Amino acid sequence: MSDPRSVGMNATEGLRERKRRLTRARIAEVAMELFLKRGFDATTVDDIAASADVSKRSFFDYFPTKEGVVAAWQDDFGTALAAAVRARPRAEPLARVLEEAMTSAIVGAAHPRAIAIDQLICDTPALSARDHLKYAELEETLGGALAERVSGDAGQLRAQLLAMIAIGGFRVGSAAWRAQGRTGTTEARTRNLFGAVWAELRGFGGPADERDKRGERR
Amino acid sequence: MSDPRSVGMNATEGLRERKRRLTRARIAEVAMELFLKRGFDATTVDDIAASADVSKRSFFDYFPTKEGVVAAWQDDFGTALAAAVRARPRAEPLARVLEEAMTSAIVGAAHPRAIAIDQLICDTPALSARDHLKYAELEETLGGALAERVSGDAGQLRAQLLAMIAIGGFRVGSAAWRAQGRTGTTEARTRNLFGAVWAELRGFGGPADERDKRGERR
DNA sequence: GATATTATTGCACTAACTGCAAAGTTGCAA
DNA sequence: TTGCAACTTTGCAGTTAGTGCAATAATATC
Repeated sequence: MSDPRSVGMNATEGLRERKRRLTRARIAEVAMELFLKRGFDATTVDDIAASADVSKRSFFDYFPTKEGVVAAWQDDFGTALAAAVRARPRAEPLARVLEEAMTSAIVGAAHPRAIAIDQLICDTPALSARDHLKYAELEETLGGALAERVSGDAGQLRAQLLAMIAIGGFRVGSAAWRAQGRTGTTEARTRNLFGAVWAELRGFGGPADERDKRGERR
Repeated sequence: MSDPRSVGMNATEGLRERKRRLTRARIAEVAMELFLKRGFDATTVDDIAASADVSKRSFFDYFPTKEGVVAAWQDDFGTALAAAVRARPRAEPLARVLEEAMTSAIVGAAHPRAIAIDQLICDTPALSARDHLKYAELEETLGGALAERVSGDAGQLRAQLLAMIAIGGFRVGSAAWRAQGRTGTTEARTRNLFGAVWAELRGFGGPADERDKRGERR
């Protein structure tokens, strides 16, 4: 489902909607082909429009920007993640909820072109910038889902911090994985990462205790 | 120092360098005035160039993009932060290094227009996007400085995770402060909120013990 | 004061993106 | 079927950010 080419159809869908969906999918498909073949910057919107048999003006009716086409390939991850959070038992500790939801969402989101797209984004400054926005949106979505499980101002802050840590951890972990040549399974890598993150957070408690014992400030 | 208008001068600086610095400062100054008065999008590079008495072409000799002018007002924060990290004793625990370095860098970076600029960034999608890039760069800078203090692959990951947590905490804390109407002076509020964020982060270390006791995993 | 270096500018160009109005499609009801 | 309303697609003209280049002006150096 995290694929703009998915041309889902239901009974109540008229010709109009179907055509629109197909056109959008076609544009996304040919755009990605061109991006991967020639590079993002070397591909103009005119090229894409011509290849997809629509006018340049129509391209902008389907996607807000050229970067938007790439973003569309990652679009459903956020909603999948939020859904995974909402599917966890109500009483579960937040940290556990996070780890399980992230793992299942990440595993579920894997699709064949993911690595090529990831590489494209890394190779293209404009897309890297866009990608950071995407992470921020993801963080907000996740924070919202976590916030439903807590109450009060402190709870809200907690939810947002946890979302920040989870998404940031995912990002840092992805970078490390990339740097290592993208080895290992997605799931193992995710579990591993969370282990490191939780350990690190526990480290924040450590020094504070030591300071207390030594009579230092705070 | 975190101000493109700062026209620092030294003995070995010729007329050329001085003029260049002044021109850059002038552009940054009038650009910010226009942005704050009319908004970022409603201000064209032509407007800025005309107001600063340079050609549009020269504008792009001083700043890479229109957003770049705004970024210049935050430019020194990263280097100040890295310097603050390097100034801490070698043996100090990383979490402590972070807390001290972040606090001193944030307090040191406060300048009069900071709030207006922050507001401008929030109000302008293009600048928000740029801002996220800025955070990512900051994270990298900080991660690099922390990495000098550790060794091995695990250490590198630790450094990056800590940088992510610190910068992310700063970002989330800033957002919370903003949401509360930015009450109090920048300095007092910064110390205060940062305290809250660190406390919350330390709190995430606590539940690990509870889980152990209750026989939950990890 | 001659010459090398660097700064500034104008000009022409590309490419993303927008608004608008005209022309083509589809949906629906009589 | 026909006719009308709603929506889609398109072309066109325009704005703006950003770049490359070559001419010109200002500064540094000897």
